[in-house]
Amino acid sequence: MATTIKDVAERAQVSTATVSYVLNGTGSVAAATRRRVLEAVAALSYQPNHAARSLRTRSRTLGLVLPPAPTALADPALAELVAGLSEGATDGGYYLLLAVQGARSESELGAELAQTGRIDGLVLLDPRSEDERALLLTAAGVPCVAAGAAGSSLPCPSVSLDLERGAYDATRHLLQLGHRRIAMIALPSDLVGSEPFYQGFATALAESGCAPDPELVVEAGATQEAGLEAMEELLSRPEPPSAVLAASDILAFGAMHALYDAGLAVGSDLALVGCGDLPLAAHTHPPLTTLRVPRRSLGVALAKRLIALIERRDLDPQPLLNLSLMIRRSSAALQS
Amino acid sequence: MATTIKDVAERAQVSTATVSYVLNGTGSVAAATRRRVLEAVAALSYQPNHAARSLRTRSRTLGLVLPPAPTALADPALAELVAGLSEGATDGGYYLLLAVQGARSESELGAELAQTGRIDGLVLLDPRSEDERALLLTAAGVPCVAAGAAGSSLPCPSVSLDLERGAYDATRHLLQLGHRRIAMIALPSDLVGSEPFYQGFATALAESGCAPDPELVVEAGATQEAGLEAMEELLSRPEPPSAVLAASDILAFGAMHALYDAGLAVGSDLALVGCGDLPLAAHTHPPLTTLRVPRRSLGVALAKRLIALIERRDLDPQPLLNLSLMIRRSSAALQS
DNA sequence: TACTCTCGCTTAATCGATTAAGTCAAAGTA
DNA sequence: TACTTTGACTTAATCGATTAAGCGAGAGTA
Repeated sequence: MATTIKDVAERAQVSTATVSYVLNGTGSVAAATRRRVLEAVAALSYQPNHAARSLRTRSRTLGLVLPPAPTALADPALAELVAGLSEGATDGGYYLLLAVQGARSESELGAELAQTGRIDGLVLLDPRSEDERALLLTAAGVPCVAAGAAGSSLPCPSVSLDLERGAYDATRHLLQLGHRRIAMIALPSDLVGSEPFYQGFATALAESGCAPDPELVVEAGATQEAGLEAMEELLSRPEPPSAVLAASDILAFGAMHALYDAGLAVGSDLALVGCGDLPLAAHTHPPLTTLRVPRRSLGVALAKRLIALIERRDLDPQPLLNLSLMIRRSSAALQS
Repeated sequence: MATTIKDVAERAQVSTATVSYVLNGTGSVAAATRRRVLEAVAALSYQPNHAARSLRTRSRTLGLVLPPAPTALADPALAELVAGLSEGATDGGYYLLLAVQGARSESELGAELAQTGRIDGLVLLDPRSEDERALLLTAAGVPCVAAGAAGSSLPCPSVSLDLERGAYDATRHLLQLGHRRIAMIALPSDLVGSEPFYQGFATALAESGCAPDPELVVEAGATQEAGLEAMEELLSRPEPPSAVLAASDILAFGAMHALYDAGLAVGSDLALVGCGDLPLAAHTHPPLTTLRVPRRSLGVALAKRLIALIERRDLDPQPLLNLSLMIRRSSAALQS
């Protein structure tokens, strides 16, 4: 029923080997023969069987393990990254297999997928420093890549966001607006992005002569709720900040709620900057100034890097993607 | 490197055939032998190679083609459906391959995936009556299923939502609140759900003695913008409605904007009911009364049905899933 | 002329599973 | 006793590709 390489070979009057050579661009084939083969392929609209091919070579499939929560995929940030991954995979002749995590851990699931030859490599989300999954999988010989951050310690190759530079830019922006007491709401410190982000923040402050006040740096969780609590904590300080840099938009949204509850106007009473540029960020009241993350490009780059790793091609130097500051109304000049 | 069935066979002192019989529960194997084999499997933590297995049998993979827009996955409705699909697939021993549509059409991509043996079947989103994709794929021998609606004409098996009953319930709800001039904003009429939805609406009206006024039924697109325009059109009628049933939450959100623009209060001035119960529906102002769609269950059911189709198992009668009316503040009693 | 390359192709082994067909001993039947 | 049946295996073909090894013919070299 399905046409095989044999059918093509017969029609083109050659052996299956020759067909394979033509299709893969390997071996040496005379121009006339090549043409005959390609004609036969077209005439029969032949497509190589995936299983047979991957039995001998690779499965040409990248894996992504998603968190089990049904809402996980609904996260627009993740959706955009997945779109990018898919684009990058397709460009490289690969497909993307989504495995939603069930009972087993991500590393187990990933290792199984790799060992059964379903996937050739895995993309890791939300990497942590000394990431356990990356360690386990790399040890098991499973190629994997993660979205990293420049200057972070990740046990596997990565595509990095220049979070340090981003945080630096955002902080400079606040400084230029006249703010001096600038606080930061940080993500959990074991996420790879946390340290560089703080570094950028601290560097910008140091350059302008104000050392970061430890009182004004709060480590929060990753949820909106956590952002709210962190903001409340900052407001309860003897000398509260006039500006706040949040390490994620979600945290910033939470902070906005806290400010609203406290009767403070975001923008005029307190400047707020987030990170991520989620679609919602442009539609809050007031719209949130934030660092745009090139999520689609990140996905594409991750896919390409993983493919290079799988095919043992020379890896180009670790790419570094820039964030760009989207200035909106949540950050205004210091009212004195 | 990877352990194969041969390694297991050697360790258990049997042939590879016996190992295969044990693992697949086929053939007849003595209890003692079976135990030896299972011990060997466990000791070597053997996992059958996917490619080899699917070369002889099936690929145990379901396909889903996603629209190319990066935002598509971010749709919470889709995300929840995908979560359900994945759950259903996993339960049946299958995986889910997500293909993001690029240059080629969905049917082409799906047919290619099926012909190359990457997937065994395909799930179709947003089916239309006489769906072209379903026709093409079914003709090509590719099993597929779609989310259907009771009483609709789909050229492939489906799992149905009882939209007729849902629309009936929603309309009854509005009638009980005292409304008589009830309008409907419909989705494009070629979507399979459109006809049954209208039927339910019309039946409820007919039962209470008021025939549906053609002036008050507007076919819109699927976007929020379309909902807005449809609502404006309804408001411009000589005798505008006192209540509106929108065939989707998105349309209802658009309608809310139109009402806001017209200075009308949703709930008190005009009752509005949506369909879908998107996460946002509970957080609009006022919260939207809407029909909840069991999206996760729908996904699970779709996956199970597709697997049954693939494995040529007896298909249970076409399942029918119920919607439930979530009554919120957007639908209030008629002010006279 | 005789020898070695290279080119262009074919033959056949191989990947790791599934499964039809065959074997052989023990049990059942006439 | 002789013959069939059944149970518990093994042997080997098979799925559809890739690819190492081989082979003949013509070109190049000594």
